[in-house]
Amino acid sequence: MIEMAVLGLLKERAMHGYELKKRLADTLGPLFPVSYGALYPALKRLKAEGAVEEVFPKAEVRRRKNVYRLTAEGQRRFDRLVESFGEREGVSDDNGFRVRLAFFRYMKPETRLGVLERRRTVLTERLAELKDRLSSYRERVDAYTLSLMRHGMDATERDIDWVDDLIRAERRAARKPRRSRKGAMASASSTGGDAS
Amino acid sequence: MIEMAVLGLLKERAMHGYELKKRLADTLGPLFPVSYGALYPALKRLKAEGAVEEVFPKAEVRRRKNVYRLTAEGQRRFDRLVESFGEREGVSDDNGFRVRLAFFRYMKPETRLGVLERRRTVLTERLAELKDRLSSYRERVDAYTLSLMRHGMDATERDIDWVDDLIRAERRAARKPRRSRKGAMASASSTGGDAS
DNA sequence: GTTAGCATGTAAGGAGTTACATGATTTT
DNA sequence: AAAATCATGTAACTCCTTACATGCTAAC
Repeated sequence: MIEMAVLGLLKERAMHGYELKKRLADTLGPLFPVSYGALYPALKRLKAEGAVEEVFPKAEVRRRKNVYRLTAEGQRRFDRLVESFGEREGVSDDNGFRVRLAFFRYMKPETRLGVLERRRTVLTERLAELKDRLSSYRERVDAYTLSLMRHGMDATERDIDWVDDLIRAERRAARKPRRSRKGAMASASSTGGDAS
Repeated sequence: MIEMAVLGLLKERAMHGYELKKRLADTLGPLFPVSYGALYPALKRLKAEGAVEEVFPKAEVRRRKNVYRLTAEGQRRFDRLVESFGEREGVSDDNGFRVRLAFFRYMKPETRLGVLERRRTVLTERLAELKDRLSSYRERVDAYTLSLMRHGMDATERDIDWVDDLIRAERRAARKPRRSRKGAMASASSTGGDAS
């Protein structure tokens, strides 16, 4: 998860660890917080595996800053990670979806649609399960659990509506490609997106 | 987390591992899934630490079922875990709150209110941060990130409303104690709740 | 008789957190 | 000169997941 986030951020431009953490906090915010104890080892790993490489700013004083840039291998790795968004349930997928959405602009339109549809499937199944349980346990559970179930259902329904909106927007964009007004929906070829 | 859930379930009655997992899936559902690889070691640990003890059903054939019962130490431990619901942010607290809510009926009214109010504080801070970020990054982020932020805000606002409802209900119940109609809001002394 | 569900566990490993340790630079 | 913030890292630990391993019992 943290690897995908790091690679995604480095698609925009080369950065050093400290900067990555701040940008991560800015984009993902209170959802998916990242600590240095996770970030630096991840960078080290990615470098050892050739997904990122260090870049030394020309003649800059460089006060002990390790700036990393995405390699071609890193680009591929990002794509692989993004695609690995499965159908299996779990709260972990909630974060996975959010992180992917934050980097949607670097994905191919088909990839985006795929992610959205798999997300929709997961949410629909979750809703069905919650509904089932609500109707079979209604009499047996206390008011608190009931409220928890109801709220969970409501929240899931709203999530589905939201995803549906995103899917509709994606389909509209696919029909009339619209030449990137303000860059908002600018589509970037997944491996070649160099938006520096 | 899993420890609190196990102890909470055992407050109702003695159970064995397999049963605990099913009941857990029934109550918490797709939120907070539990695997055997987490459950059995947890039971072992709790037993070693004296929070639960094995109970051997009288003369029953007992086809290799390890039934556990909560001890007095386990009761105390549950209370301690419940109270340890802090103000610090993080997605992890989301699960923590849900699990606690599922066992609200075993808590003292003051404990319930405390948990609800700390939850409210966390959510309010999260909302404020999301709002801040939305207003300062509105121009710089793409449509996807914007949508993510907006939906996050919406969801958080609804969560706050929900918690407010729970707080109001709690306050109402505190004013007129209402003699547990149907047992829905039955208040149990936190250490002595033996609802078997 | 064989598939499905009941029942318990372990080993290896993944993905983080917390706390510690260090030092440079900028702001007040 | 002190405080804040920039900047990097490690070690130990927590908590859980996945995959494996085993065997019993009920239903079809």
